[in-house]
Amino acid sequence: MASAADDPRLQRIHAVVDSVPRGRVATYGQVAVAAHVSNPRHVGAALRRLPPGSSLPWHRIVNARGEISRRGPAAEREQLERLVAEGVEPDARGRIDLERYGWRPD
DNA sequence: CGGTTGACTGTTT
DNA sequence: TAAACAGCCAACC
Repeated sequence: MASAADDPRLQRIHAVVDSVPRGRVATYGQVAVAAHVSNPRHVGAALRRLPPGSSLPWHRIVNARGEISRRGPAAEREQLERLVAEGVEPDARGRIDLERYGWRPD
């Protein structure tokens, strides 16, 4: 049987997201390139379909401007809290300095 | 099968 | 610096 969890594309995205280290953030674009996905929007779509309670560090994925993408106050707040909890310090507007916290693949 | 949607991004105002 | 626009394409209905 073929389930969504077996989709190779989804597996690659999951693997890349899982490789982002604690205390750092990666952009949807970075993940898209690393996972060989054509459209960065698909990375967001993949995370959106994650089951609740997933062990993936989905909160470490932000947009190209270092902001948490719009998807509702509650979810945005949770993501920011998770990041702060692991040492990421957003500026007054809630933006994250990618020069400082951006993930640099080795 | 076709139109709509969207956790995006680079370019242009 | 910020807002508007255009291109993108799989998932969904």
